[in-house]
Amino acid sequence: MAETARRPEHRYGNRPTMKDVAARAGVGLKTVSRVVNGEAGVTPDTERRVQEAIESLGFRRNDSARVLRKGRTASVGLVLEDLADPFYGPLSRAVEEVARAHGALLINGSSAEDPEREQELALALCARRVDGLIVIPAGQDHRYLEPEMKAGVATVFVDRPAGRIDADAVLSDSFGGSRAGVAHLIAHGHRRIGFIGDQPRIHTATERLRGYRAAMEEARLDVEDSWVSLGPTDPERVREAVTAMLSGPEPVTALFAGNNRVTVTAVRALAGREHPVALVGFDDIELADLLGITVIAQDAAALGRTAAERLFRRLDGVEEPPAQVVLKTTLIPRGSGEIPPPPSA
Amino acid sequence: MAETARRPEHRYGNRPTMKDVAARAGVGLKTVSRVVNGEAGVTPDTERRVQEAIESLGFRRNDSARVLRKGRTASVGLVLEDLADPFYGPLSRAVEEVARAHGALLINGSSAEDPEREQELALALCARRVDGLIVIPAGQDHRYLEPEMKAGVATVFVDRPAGRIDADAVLSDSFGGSRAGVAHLIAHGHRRIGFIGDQPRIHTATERLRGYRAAMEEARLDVEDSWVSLGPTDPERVREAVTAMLSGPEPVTALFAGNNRVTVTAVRALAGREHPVALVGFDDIELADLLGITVIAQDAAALGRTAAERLFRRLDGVEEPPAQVVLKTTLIPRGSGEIPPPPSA
DNA sequence: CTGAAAGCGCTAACAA
DNA sequence: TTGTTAGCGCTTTCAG
Repeated sequence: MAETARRPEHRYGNRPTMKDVAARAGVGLKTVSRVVNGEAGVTPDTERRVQEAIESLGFRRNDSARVLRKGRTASVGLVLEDLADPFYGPLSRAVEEVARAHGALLINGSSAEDPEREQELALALCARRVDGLIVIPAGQDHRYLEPEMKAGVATVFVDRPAGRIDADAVLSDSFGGSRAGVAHLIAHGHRRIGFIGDQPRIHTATERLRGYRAAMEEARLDVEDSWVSLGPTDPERVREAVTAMLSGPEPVTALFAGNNRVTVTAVRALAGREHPVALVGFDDIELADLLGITVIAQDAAALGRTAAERLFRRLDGVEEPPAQVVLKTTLIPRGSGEIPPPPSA
Repeated sequence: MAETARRPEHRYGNRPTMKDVAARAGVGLKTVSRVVNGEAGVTPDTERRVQEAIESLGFRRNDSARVLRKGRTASVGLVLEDLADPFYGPLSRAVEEVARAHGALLINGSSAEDPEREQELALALCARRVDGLIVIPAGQDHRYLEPEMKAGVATVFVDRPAGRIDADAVLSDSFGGSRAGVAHLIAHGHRRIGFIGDQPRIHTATERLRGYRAAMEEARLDVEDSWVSLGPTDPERVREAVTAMLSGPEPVTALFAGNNRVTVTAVRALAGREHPVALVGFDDIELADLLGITVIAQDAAALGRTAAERLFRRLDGVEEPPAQVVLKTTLIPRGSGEIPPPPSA
């Protein structure tokens, strides 16, 4: 039986190794390594022989082995909430671009807003020895990452801060953005404004609610309990919240939507109504311009880029205390936020 | 100097290994391995001692080493065009879910519609020894993957077929979908219909154009050269194409948009016009329902899921000849496609 | 039930 | 310029 055929089945579908190439080219193992990695110190003639052997054998360097030896994987992990959410696509892409510029690959996974799954994913990535980790937290306690960070896994949190540990974070100004949005509605004459947001355990949800309350308070407006609804962002729940706030003797005249999922459903829910209801949403949405939806825009790509750049700066050995970077948001008036309250109100 | 401190710097930020755990627990290396992997044959007492050592040292198994030994990486690669495109988000997420169900992680990268970058990425993933590869081709020649596939990297193409090699592919019915869309416009009275699509080297672009031509021919309608425009899908180019087709003595009365990027720009370009122009777009878009945009919907998530399932079936050792799976598309009438031509036409 | 030894494919260090 | 040796941290094999 031939040498090659005797190899154990588990060997990556029996791919040739540097040893095989060396044998074929009649050179030493290290010479093959030199050629493969473009190191100096190989005669053109030797190099050619090695190259031929590589071609004919279909050799490709096994990076698993390389990684084991070098101690760096040239890959970063990204744990986000849902790759299918239009907010995370551009963010993810931006991280990828930065990673690529640094010669690293991106491994990413969705937590589906489940803290356990977030942890499972993040730790799996650590076990793979990613050089760095970018996390959009689903959970509120990240002490589980402390040993990993101490052991050298650079970690940056995005969109939401880490819970119970001190770590880098890149955030949008949820509080300020939402305060500005609500102030905008107030400036257009509204007094009864509803807030529909994500689950209260999500940092951005409570921050945006805080912004809402701040704007109301600054205008000396009381907030009734029935005007605030936090919870999952599935269409049913949001639709019910909208309906509830618009019913009764004293309905709200305007709505502030806490994120893109809420905005989309709110727009649909409001579409069929007799009297127009003012709306401002957090996050920009594709085609919102055509629908005239006023939004507080945040730059998802900038969020990802900033976080990734910070990560690679850490990987390059820059030592600074952990810091939070907060990116500004922009109010984009497009019509829905400028609808005045009905005269009767 | 202590043992630990003497370790070379490159060792993953000096993380403890099984050897360290073994020393600490006063057991053999293999016993640690058994505990870590939940293998049978360890006394509860020994197990407890090992667990304690693991905790106190903050040990986490190094999967790089494991992979090297086992020959399987439990990861799959996904090469797509642009993670930021709303079409690829759900596709990517679907692949991820299937991978997760099989205990695998997802490494993904964007080719930015550049064939060289596609190849570079795909081969980098092969070097990492991903168990399988899912590729949304940017290029038209995938012979470069042949050695990898022969060497055992299961590969499935999605959205577009592989070029010049025989391989599995999961596609949407671009031809049929676009033929149905154009036939729909014809049924609503249009005779002069424009087609704006992606670059001609992209398979789906030409297939959709073919569907357009087929529908026109079936209705015995001639197609003027100026009614067809293929090219990059950036807003400027598309906007110019729209303007051109709607100018002159005999403008088109309806447009068929070849993909979601084109549709979005076309809708914007048509928004300001005096006379409404009929429009059908390939791909559904968020909020298209509210804007009344008639589309040929394809199921991006199903595309990803189907491809990933096929991939894992191959990884499980199922041997079948490569096949193409074509998923049906759905015409969703919402108004824009049902606008009749102006009486003058 | 437990552990020692070999080796996965590569790179670093050192010889020749 | 080239080759040899010794690991990287783990799993496999096989012997206690």
